[in-house]
Amino acid sequence: MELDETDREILRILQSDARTPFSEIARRIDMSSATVHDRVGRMEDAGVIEGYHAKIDPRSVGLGTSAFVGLRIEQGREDDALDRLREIEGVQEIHLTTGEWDVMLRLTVEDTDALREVMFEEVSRIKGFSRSQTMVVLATDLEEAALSI
Amino acid sequence: MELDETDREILRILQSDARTPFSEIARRIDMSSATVHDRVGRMEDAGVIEGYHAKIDPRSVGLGTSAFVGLRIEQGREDDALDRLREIEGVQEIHLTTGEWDVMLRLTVEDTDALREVMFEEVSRIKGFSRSQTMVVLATDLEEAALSI
DNA sequence: CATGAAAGAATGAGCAG
DNA sequence: CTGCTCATTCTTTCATG
Repeated sequence: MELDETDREILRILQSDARTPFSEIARRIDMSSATVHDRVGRMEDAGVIEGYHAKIDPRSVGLGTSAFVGLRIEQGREDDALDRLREIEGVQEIHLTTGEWDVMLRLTVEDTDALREVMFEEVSRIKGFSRSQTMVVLATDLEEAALSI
Repeated sequence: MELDETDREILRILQSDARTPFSEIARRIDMSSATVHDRVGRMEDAGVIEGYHAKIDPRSVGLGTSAFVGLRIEQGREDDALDRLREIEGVQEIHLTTGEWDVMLRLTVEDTDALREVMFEEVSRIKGFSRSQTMVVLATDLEEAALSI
């Protein structure tokens, strides 16, 4: 889908506050709210807008510990191993990467004890990984939700 | 702030669709929309809800390449180096971690050429980093926006 | 936590350039 | 083809019990 500057402006607004009323967006971009409605609908249908999500402070809901986990995967076992990773609670992201690791996980769990449990009782038990490294997040200095559109 | 089961239910709904009308949330949790309004307001004020963001497909806006970058930082140079990282366009996340790397970046850029440019023209020029490794994301198998509340 | 009322917003049809 | 107007319905918001 082709996006013009008006679409991009709408995306910027919805990225920074997804609950902005269409009428308010319309005011800011100087168009009618019906037009905003149309354009947003088209971008949703085209998959440009994948969804709208509240960002919750993890600590407030008892998820105070986060980590990156690099994994080396044995040839031929990729699919099954990934399927099993996907089912582990706390596994927030799974990326396939070049470089030192084949798979990079992002974990979000209660505390370091829960992290140990996920790693030793769940991840380590999956066949197909030959090596792993856990990088515990000590602090997050920047976490920008918005893309530079 | 103390969250009860009703608050958590509201959070789950807003995590999965931040544009769900309060009136609809009210129907689902069997309370009045005024109560939902109150509770959401209190969670916003308390910082439990940090914001509402549209999730945009990066490819649709020409940001097709993503990478993790591990960095080793020299003692005493932390603050200045982080300040300069924060200003680089394409740096989406900055985490301080234990393990092989002191800093883990998440980059989102146009293509591999833009990635090379960010790494060689921007990141590499910052004093204070002794070593780096770039892990290009080949595919993202799972990217769960919602926490398991 | 609910009710009720006023203001505001979403939504879709039909129309104009 | 794109955006607007207009009318209906639904939602937000807040004062009050």
